[in-house]
Amino acid sequence: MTRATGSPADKDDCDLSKLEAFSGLSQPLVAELEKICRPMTYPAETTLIGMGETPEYFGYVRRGILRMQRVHLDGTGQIVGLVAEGDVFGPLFEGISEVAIESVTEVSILNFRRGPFEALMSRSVELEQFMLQKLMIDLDRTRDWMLVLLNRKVTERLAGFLVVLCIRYANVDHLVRWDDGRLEIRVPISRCDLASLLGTRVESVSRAFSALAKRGIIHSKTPYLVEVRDVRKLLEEAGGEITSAVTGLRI
Amino acid sequence: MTRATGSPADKDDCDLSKLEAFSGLSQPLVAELEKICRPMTYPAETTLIGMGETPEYFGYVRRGILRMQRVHLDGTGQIVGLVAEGDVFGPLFEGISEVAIESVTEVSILNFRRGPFEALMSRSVELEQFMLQKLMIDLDRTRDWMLVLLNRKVTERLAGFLVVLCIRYANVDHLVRWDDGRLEIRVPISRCDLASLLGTRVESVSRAFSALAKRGIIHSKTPYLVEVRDVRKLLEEAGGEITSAVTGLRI
DNA sequence: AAGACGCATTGACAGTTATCAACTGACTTC
DNA sequence: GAAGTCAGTTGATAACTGTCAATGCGTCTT
Repeated sequence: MTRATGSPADKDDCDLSKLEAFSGLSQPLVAELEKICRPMTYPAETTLIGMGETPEYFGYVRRGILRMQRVHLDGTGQIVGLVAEGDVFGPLFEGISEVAIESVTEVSILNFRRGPFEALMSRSVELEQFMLQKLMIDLDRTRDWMLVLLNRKVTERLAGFLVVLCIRYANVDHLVRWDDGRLEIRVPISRCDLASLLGTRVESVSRAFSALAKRGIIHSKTPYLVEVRDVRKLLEEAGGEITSAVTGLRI
Repeated sequence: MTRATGSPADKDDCDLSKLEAFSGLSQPLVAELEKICRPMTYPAETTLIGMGETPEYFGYVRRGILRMQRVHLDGTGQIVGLVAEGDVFGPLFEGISEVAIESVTEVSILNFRRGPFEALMSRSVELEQFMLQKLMIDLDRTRDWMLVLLNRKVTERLAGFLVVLCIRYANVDHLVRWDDGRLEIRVPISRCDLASLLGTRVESVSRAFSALAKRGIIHSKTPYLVEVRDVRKLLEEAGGEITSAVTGLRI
């Protein structure tokens, strides 16, 4: 894990109007936001924001996968969530970050400098309401994820993870793809990270994949590419209680 | 479980200035809030807000304990959090509630009617920022609670619950009390509810209490009154990773 | 006072997961 | 190309949890 050494993305300008997360905002506000945002890229396995830090920006993910992680004193870490395309990350206001934000893959983000962003927020009721809405969605999603974690069996939590992935990133083509009636999911993280996210061990995750495959629910083409063969059974296994149909932030 | 049949609290007026949750707000705003709030009381085991409902108010708890619960189709429920003295509950804006809010004990709340409250929020940047802050704290706390749930052993999750209780309600005397060097915790819910909250079964919760007692960490005076005899070991057992020192909302 | 009831606890056993170990396959390095 | 490395998988056993059953202990009812 290397420290944050991002580089400004080439001429890739900030065209917020095309991004779904910012649709619904008025034209003038979008223009203001575009002024204070900088596109950046980071290599895989990089710490963008350390735990306990007060980052100088607020991020929006254009491409790639990041993980939120609680890092312990002994160096071990506990993953508490993923951040993917279309999600935002970083604390609002000048709060310290309760979690580390680390890139899993190479990532391309939009970087909103904290000072100007907060100044804009205090001027613009629209932006403030926008952030309030985002936070509420985030809270609902975190509660949804809690429901997944409350499942006792690892196969159930894994099924829940796959379902959440489908719901959250249904529109992100390279993560979830409907191919002539078949559903393909790209698992964006390693088995090791997945074990941490699900509160179990690598071996159990592996066995859970095998168990779901044996029951004809999924088929692992590669460890990172899963085909769902029985969506109904997958939903049943997940507990069928993932209801927040909202779209846009974190798992 | 009976349906919401609250009754207006007698002459108990709304003196917000005394309540910690509203300290930090300007005098005029407090005055405005006092105008639109109504004190109410509900008996134990009552549904204040059903799942999927759009409640007509936003609540602040003055006294008593409530639970947030995801109710399934088959009638079973999954508790996702507690709401206690000083906490607020209910969705902002006219959103449907993703969880049911049910009283555990008799409760006394302040009821802010949604219409006037939202009107006030759109007029007052101060109130909007206040709510934003509350939401962020809530989100951090939910992530903290997730960390507790990610513990594999029930004794660890139970220890985490007790620690969270101490941190969150350190100032609520009848829940957490330091008596001449001894720490006493009032467990505010039944073993059955606690099992649901911790994602396990009643019997396992019972065994976890016994196990912690056997190791000299706690001593159950009654099922609802626990004395902590070794705070350090309790913190270790909890994973020692509950860091959000913020105060005021939900577990 | 006796019985009924709800809640908490404990015991016995089956089911699930953690742990340690071995093995496979893809990729790197020399 | 052979050896080494790493992520993923599978196997065997110990540790833990779920389930069913029985018991203790209060409160409420009659």
